[in-house]
Parts: sequence; C-alpha cells; structure tokens
Amino acid sequence: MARKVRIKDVAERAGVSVASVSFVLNNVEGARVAPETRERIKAAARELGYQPNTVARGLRTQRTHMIGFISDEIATTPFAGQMIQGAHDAAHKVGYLLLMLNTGGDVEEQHLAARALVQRQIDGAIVATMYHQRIEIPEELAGIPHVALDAEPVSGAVSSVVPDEFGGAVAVVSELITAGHRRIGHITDRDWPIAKGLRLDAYRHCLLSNDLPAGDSLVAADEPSSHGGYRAAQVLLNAANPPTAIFCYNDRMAMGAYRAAAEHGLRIPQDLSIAGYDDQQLISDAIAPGLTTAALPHYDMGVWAVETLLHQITSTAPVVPQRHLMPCPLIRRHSIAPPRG
Amino acid sequence: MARKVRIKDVAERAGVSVASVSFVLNNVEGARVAPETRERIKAAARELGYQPNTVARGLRTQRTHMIGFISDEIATTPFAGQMIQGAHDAAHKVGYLLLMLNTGGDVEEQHLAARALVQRQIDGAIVATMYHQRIEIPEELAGIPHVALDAEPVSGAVSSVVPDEFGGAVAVVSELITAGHRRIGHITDRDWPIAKGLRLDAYRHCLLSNDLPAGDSLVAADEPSSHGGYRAAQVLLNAANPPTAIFCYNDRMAMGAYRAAAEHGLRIPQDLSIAGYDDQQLISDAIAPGLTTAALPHYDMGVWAVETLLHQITSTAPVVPQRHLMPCPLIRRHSIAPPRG
DNA sequence: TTGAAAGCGCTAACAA
DNA sequence: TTGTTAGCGCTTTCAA
Repeated sequence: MARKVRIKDVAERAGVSVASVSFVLNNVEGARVAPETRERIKAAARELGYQPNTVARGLRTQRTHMIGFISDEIATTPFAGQMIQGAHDAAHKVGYLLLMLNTGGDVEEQHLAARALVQRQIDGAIVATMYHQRIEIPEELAGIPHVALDAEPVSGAVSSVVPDEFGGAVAVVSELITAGHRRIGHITDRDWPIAKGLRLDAYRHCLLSNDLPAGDSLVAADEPSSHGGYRAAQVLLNAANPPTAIFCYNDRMAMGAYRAAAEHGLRIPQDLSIAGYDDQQLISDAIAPGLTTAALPHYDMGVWAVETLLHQITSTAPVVPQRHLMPCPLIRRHSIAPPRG
Repeated sequence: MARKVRIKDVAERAGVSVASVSFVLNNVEGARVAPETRERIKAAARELGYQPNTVARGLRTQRTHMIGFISDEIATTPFAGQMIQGAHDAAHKVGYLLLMLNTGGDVEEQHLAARALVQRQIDGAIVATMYHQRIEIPEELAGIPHVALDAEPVSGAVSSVVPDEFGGAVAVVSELITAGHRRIGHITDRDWPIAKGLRLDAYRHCLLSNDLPAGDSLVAADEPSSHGGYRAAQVLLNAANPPTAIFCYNDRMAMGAYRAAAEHGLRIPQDLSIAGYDDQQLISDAIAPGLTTAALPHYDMGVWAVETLLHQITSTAPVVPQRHLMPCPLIRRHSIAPPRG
C-alpha cells in the first residue's frame, strides 16, 4: 500500500510551504494566498488523495471532533439503537463521531469510562440511560461539556432530555375517553421506575378531570412483561364490574392483556379496547389488531442531546442548562373502539 | 477547574525528566530507573492525578487504541445492541474503544465512514451488518486490519464471522423429529436473504435424511413478519393433510403462526408444535407458551470479531483470514410436544 | 503573498 | 541510571 500522504507531501508537490497548504485546505479566514497558488495546492491535494490526520490536528487544536457516549446498557433494550442512531446522525452531520462506552450500570465503570474519554480529549459527552431515570454525572466530566439523555441528573447544572411520559399518557387515556369509555382500567408496573409514576398519575388525572371512576379495583400491578400484563389483566377482567378499556403501562403488558382478553372470549377492540405505551414495534405492530400506543421518542432525544451538546461545545456563551421534555406522539392503530351498547 | 496536568508537571514535581516519567508510567521493558526514583514518580503522578493524553500518545506511537465500527443500520434491529455490546466488551477489556459509524446501508456513506475512520487513525475496523449478508469492504480500509461481522465479504482475504444458520436449523428440526413428528411444515421468507436459504436447506436436509415427506405442500412463503407468519401458517393449516409441527423461519413468523393455530382451535404444543429461529426474546419469551427456537449468537460474534481484529493488530505474523461459523444454540421452551395419537 | 518555526503532549533513541 | 532531544502531523504566529 502507498504510504500515507502528509501535508508535507502536498506542500512539496505544489511547491509551497505546509503553512500555505494548511491555510487553503482549511479555508482560513483572511489568509491571503494567490488564487493561482490556491488552485495548485488544491490540485496537489486532490492528486495525492490527501486526507488530513485528525489526531495530529486534534493535538494541535485541542478539538478532536469526537463525542463520548456513555450508556448504562445497550444490549438488553431495543430502544438503544434508536437513541444511538439519533445521536449518531446529529453528530455525523457536522463531522463529529461517537466514541461509545458502556458501563453495564456499574458506578465504578462509569468513572473509568469518563476518565477514558477525557484522556481521549473528547469535545463533549452524552450520559445516556436506557430507561428514564435519575443519574449521577461522573465528576471526571466536570471539565467538559456534557448532557444527560433519557435521564435526569440528580444534581448539577446540566442539560437533559427525557420523554414527556405524563403528556403521552394523557393522550392515550384521552383517546380512550374520546372513544366513549367510562370504565377504564390501568395495568401498571409493580416496581417504581419514573415512567410508571408519571403514566399512572396521568391516568388518574384524566379520569378525575372527566368525572370518571378511578377506584383501586381498576388498577392492577404486576411485572412489566407480557406475563405480568396477562396476570394483571386477568385481575381486572375477573372483577365484578370489569373495565371496557385498559390502558397498559407498556406494550409488553398490553401483549399479555390481549391474551387474557382472548381467554375471556373478548374481541379487541369490539369487546375490549386496549392501549399501550412505548411503541415497541416488534410488538405493537405485530400483534393483531395493531396496538394504539404512545411512542417513546428515542431518536429525537438522541438528536436533541447531541445538538444541545454541540451548541455548548461551539458557543462561548455561558451555558444555561435546559431540561427538555420530548413529546411522546400517539400512534393510532386498531385496538380502540367505542364500548359496546 | 484545575488545568490539565501534563507529563511535564509530573516530571517537575518528581524532580526528574519527562523521559523517566514516561518510562516508569508505561512500565517500559528494560528501562533502568532506580526503585527510589520510580516511587517518587508514581507518587507525583498519583498526587497530581495525572492521566496521559491519549491523543498525543497516539500521534507519537501511531496507535490510537480505537477500533472503528461501521454498521449498516442500528436503529431498526434489536440485534444491534448485542453485537455492539460484544464488540465493546472485548475491546474494552484490553483498553480499546469503539468509534461508531452508521451508514444506513448506503455505499457512498460507507466510503465516507471508512475515510473518516482512517483519518482518525483507528487501529482497525469492524464492518458489521445487522443481517447475515454479503458485503463489499470499502477500499479505504485496505491499509488497516479489518474484519467482517455477521457478513461475508464478496472478495478479499478478510476474516469474517457469521451465524451457523444451517447447523441451528438442523438442531431445531431435529428437535421436532425427536419429539416424534413426521409431517413437519416450514414457513419461510419469500425474499432471498442468506439465512432463508440456509434454514430452508437444513429443513429439507433433515426431512430427507429421515425419510420424511417434504413436498411443496409443506412449505409456505410470505413476508418475514408476524402477519406473514399468520398467513403462511393458515395456508399450511388449511391444507388437506396439515403438518403436526411447523418450523418457522423466524420468531416473528412464529408469533403469527401462534395466532393462526388459535383460530384453528389448535393448542400449542398439544395439538401443534411450533419452533422458531432468532430467539428475539421480546417475542420468544413473551408469547405463551414460550417458543423453542435457535438463538442468533450476536454477542459472541461481536466478541469474536474484535478479538480476531485485535490479534491482527498486535501480531506481526501475516494474517491468514478465517471464516468463522458461530453456533446457534437451541433454546428449549414449551412450544414442542409429541404429536397427538 | 508566502515561508519558517514553535509547539500541542507524548515516546524513544541517544548521550551523558 | 537519568536527561536531552527529535520527531509524530498539524495549525498558527511571526517574520520576510
């Protein structure tokens, strides 16, 4: 293979100094180079296939055009891809690359990760979580711009973006109410992730403000899986006065609710309306009928996070930290209909 | 924030030269430094919280300890995470980091990606695909070590790892045969991905070598989704002499087959056995009964790819390209039982 | 309008 | 046993 061509080679070929080459190739403001020389340099670079060495440039300019992406886990969730893709696209668009580091949720690993990234002179960092939660930003990041993604920093003046779980849930439940339902059940997570609380609050809020019953017999908690959803839905459906619609904490639980409904001889949506949350398409789009649900805006959050970060990196103005709520759009499919008779 | 501490600061504090600092901090072989001095240097580094600047080191040593990870798409598949995680873990273990670049499957983007990575002086690259397929390695990578992940390079002497689809399918179909099934149907993808051909071949191979019927009436093709699986299973189940077991091209199709079975009043596994492929746990573990299937070894392939790459990077021996078939382990759940009567 | 040269932070060959 | 110094490839100040 031909040896890498360096700026010096271009300079020699064009018969100029490396300085001139650097000037014209970087379009330096106010660098006065004769148009004729300029052309000669460009031609030489083109002919040689010159590609500037980013490492050397980074050492000199203290800008590596790399963004560190620290995440807690990436393998176990189908959401990760969307978030990374969003971050990637936003970064890529302006010539930045993502340097990925996974911590497995381990705090010690997180410090190690931050240190490794700082050593590599990243221009900024994203600290991401795969499920909306509160996090501690590793102190190693203190010196460089950073923003939290799908996570709320417990302290510090750092920008963050999380899904608007409350708003999304309001949209879903409203959809049910608009369809005419009066008895709306909710099956929820029995643990206490942030999302659970917000979605439950929204559910209650909607019922209350519409003078609808919201007794405890209408909500059942279990694990947030299809099996948990199945069990919780059974509880609701076996009750004396079962709901005509069920808002499920997530799509996986909704999947289980479908099964429970089938066992009760209930058709969806004619006999029972069901709504989910998350829009995990492997489920929401695959079960029949298609599930009406609210989408978690992972891609958009990824984009927002790096755009905000990039702004911090390039702007000289003091950063005023923002906490952004990203809307969760309602995805209408076919699991909701008016209640019977 | 305190200014970054450089090697010079450590040297000054320890009262030695930067060379000595470099020697002891890097544990250079055969560098003779008095034990006492050695301690002094280490202490100084510790007290100052010195972290060597990897960019500078990379410029000097021509080793960045970064691996480029070029993938076609990452957002749309739940497998991506596993593969990235495997690659990440293997890299992280020896101090390497992943520099991610996504091409969206676009050839032009792929060249851009390769160029961007080469400019960044990566030590090696992984070219990954989210579904087993044939690919062209961008020529920009010619100068540096690289290996293909879940993909087979159409040309060139490059190592690659792909799932052993044939072996996995043989295991699945054998499981069905061992359970006592004689009429085994197959629903398959109507497009022609590599996986489809291999799994279909394995299915035929197993039937033939067991003297089992393998007529066309036993295989139906449709799109590789739950909806396609539903339709294809209907075709098989509506036939004159329906199979007692169905091997599905993937878990999504199996999900649809479950629905078709239910509509036919067939219980799984008592009345109909079903097996899948991929082990997408969001499905295989979520449907009831749990689906017996073959797992796609994404994590392991990710590990293999970077370990092989690392070997190429560090070894001086000429690389002899390998094509590795990673086993697809059979995951037994509850969708298979002996046929009735 | 151009070129020389310093220096980003580090490693490693060479001298002392 | 330790220190001096020449680069790695680039940007950018300063001089010509």
